[in-house]
Amino acid sequence: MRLHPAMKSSERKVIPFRTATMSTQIVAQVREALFAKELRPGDFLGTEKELAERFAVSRIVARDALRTLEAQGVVEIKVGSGGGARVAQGNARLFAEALAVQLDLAGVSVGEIMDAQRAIECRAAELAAVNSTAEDHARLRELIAQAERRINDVGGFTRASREFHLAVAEASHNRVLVVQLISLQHVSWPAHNPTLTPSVARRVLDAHKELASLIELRDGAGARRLMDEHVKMIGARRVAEHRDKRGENPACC
Amino acid sequence: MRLHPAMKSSERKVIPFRTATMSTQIVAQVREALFAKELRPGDFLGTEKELAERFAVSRIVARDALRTLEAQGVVEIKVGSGGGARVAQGNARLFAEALAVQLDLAGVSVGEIMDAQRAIECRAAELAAVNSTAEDHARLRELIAQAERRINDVGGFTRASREFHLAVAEASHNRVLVVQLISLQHVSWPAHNPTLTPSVARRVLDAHKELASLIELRDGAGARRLMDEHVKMIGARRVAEHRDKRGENPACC
DNA sequence: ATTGGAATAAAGATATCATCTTTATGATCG
DNA sequence: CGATCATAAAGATGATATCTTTATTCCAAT
Repeated sequence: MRLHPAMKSSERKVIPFRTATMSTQIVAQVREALFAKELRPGDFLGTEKELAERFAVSRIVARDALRTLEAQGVVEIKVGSGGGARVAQGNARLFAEALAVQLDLAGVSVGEIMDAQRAIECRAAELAAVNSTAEDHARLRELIAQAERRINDVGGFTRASREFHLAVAEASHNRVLVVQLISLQHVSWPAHNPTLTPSVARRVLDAHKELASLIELRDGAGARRLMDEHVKMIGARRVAEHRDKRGENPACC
Repeated sequence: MRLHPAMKSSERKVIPFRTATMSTQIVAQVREALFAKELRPGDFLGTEKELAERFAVSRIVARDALRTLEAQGVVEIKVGSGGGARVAQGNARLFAEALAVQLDLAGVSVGEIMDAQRAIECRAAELAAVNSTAEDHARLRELIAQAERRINDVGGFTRASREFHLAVAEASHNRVLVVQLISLQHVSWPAHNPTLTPSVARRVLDAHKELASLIELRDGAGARRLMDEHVKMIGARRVAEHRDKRGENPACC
């Protein structure tokens, strides 16, 4: 297997003094090679043993570095013949989980999350009206139909709605917005939806239908306005739910 | 013999990440405990040895789990007597780096990043006009003064400007917007700023001053509008710079 | 085309030494 | 007597070496 030039030991920069652990240094070198475009998705980094030899460290150190790089979504590791570490394709799910943890640790409120989500989804709707393709429109319509079929199935309807919102973001063809929305949904979107009555579901569905129409008509300002109202409404319900939950259980918070 | 559909590899549920290893199970358990509020920032998780015993695994496995949790910013690890792993406070920097890597791997364009940044900063400006305190106003003014003093020092002016934008987000008192802006700045904000002439710097400074005034006057709509124009202008310059850079070096991309 | 086995590589375990930090002890000095 | 600084001990990660187990891929034989 051909090794990427950036990983050749002859080109490695040796840091003479010990500023950090050895695994940290390896992680930093790989990340820098990434940003410098010396490494690209799919490139082969080596096996644990090879990396250990190349950096003149034990296998455990190489392993530590790989665990960190893996957690950061930089590399993917396969076992078995022909396995080893390769530079990963971008992976939004890992990142979404990282944000979810960070927001949880920081103890942000539901209101803060919904506010940010509003900003992102409004911009996504606006851009979707400009950038969406016929396939995007078909996907939106399909998800609306799916939600309509599941209008009496709370869980199914919720999932379809969530996917609709994500599909709008994807229709914007802005991957940053998509990634950010995924991570916020990961935190904000409830698994159960206690206040979702059929009449509320109908209102949500109507909003989605109108939104899809505005996007198809290339009405960016209109799509933005409608999405703003829609997310504001969702956020108000979400905040109210949270208040109720806290009211039920005064020991909490 | 015909294979049962569920056994066909193409239809088998493919989990892109290794969920089977013991270290990933430990990671999952810790994260769940976090979300369930069984663990809070500052809580002591244990030493490598203790964790190994508690989960009935070797120290290597516990170590793997800790490397992953550390990379995700979930825990902080200290060496020495009284050391070990503790649940971290939120660490936006780690997270910002994770996003930077993801966006780099996904190969998102400068335009996409600036578009998302615009959405976030506009909302931040709007909220800052509503939620900011006197201390926030003082901080904004201080950063403006700092930038003014460094108007002929490209690096210093750039840093002060970047901090001003961050301070606006902080004045919104929405931590989600702050975290998202930090991560985008990490990707989008150039270390060198080749096209920053004194006249451009002056224009930037004027915009910042006016923005601070609008925030102090609690004019949310005005702050939003101004920020929108301002970030659009910055984005246009950023995109142009990127185009130039690619033009200089046709081998790239 | 299927199957079976060899090769490969990560996953995991155990033992050991090195290094870093905190803490407690103790000696010295005012 | 009391305060301060030096030092040693303890506890924890950092790092190395060597081993067994398990999962995956590759390839050859049928």
